[in-house]
Amino acid sequence: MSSFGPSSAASGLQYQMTDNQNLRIVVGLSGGVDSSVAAWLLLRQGFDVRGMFMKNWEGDDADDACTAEQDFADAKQVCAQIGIALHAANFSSEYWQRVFSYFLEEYRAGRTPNPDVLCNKEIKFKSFLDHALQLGADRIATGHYARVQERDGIFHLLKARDGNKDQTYFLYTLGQAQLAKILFPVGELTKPEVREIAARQGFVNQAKKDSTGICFIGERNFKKFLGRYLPAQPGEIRTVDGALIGRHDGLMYHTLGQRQGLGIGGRRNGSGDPWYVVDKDMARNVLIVAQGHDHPLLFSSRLQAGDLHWVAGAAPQLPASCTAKTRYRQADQSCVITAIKDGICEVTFDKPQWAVTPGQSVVFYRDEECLGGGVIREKYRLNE
RNA sequence: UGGGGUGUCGCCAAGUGGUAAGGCACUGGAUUUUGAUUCCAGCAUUCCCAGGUUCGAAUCCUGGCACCCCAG
Repeated sequence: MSSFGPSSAASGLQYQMTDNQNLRIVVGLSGGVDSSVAAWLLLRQGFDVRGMFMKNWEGDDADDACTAEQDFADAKQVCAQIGIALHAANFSSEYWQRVFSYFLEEYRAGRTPNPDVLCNKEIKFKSFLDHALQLGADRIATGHYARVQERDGIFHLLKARDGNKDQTYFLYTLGQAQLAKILFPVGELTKPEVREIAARQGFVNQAKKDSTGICFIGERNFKKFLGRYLPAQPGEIRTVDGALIGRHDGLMYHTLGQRQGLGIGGRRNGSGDPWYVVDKDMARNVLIVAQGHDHPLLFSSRLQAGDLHWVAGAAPQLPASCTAKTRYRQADQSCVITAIKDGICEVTFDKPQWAVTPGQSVVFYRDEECLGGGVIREKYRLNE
């Protein structure tokens, strides 16, 4: 980590600095440590750095407005400290139109969307990118844990150095045009290193907890939050065998593989294992559950995905052996992309996957490289 | 109102004289830029009620009450 300390200013850096000072980088600052350190790193490399704070959600409760203000204050303080200008932008209407409305429609349709994948595609790396370029930026940067590498004229999206924080899962929709304009300064560092830099620099947010929850919206009581935007339709909870076992407040409040919130207690002659959602019968508004984390109906070895995106710009040659994640932070799973037709691909896994969920993204990798991905539309039961 | 059975945390359920297991659910926390999963912690001074026996009872006795099953 000494390589990031002030003492490491070697001759090579001097050269680089004169080279970089003509490049204007606009850094998306969230008020958190990652983006703050990203800005600092770029500054140290001699770039012409500007900060940009985005507000993309018009708070719908008091706590919310409060954390947004705190984040803005933190971003301002860091900027003042390292000596860069901070601009602000508001993409709330774009966020609502291109991310949130989709989010609601998916839930209404019984699927489980990943708003942050879309947020990156539509807001951070479209609205924000375009806006920054208009302001004269040559590149934008964010605090994402990911790496971009140019080889033979092609930009490759690589996993972060810190495998524990890698966020390429959320970035698979980026293409060549975007990657050519993006810098991920913290992608080469581990989270502890980032915190150490922040601490050494005395940033206010050095110990700030990592943010979670939907991007720009934050951590919420999910049921309450969703219920505010979509009408709930109470119905029955039935076992795979059809036995009525409880009631739900709305199918949209549950996702495949979910355990919490079912309210199913012990049953006479039951195994005592917890119950999990294995299916949603949208037509009858019935939630189907099965007992035991490893119930066979929770596994799939095949799925179908649409809305495909390939980072390189073109699909790989089929059949493509690679690995994939069916959800964020899952270990890479060996699979084969067997077919692509009409923008829909078929994926077969070597080993059955747990709770593959329509609406979530399947993201493909080859070693450290993120190839692209798509949105799961169909999952098949074992032997199906 | 004949016979049999059962009443222990919201649910399932151990415990048959020695001072209330466990699981599920639920709540809180950790993990986490979606939703989940996972992990950790908490969760009956009390065993349907009232008496009694005993140094000591959820466990024994008596009397109630409730529910279930069979027979009516």
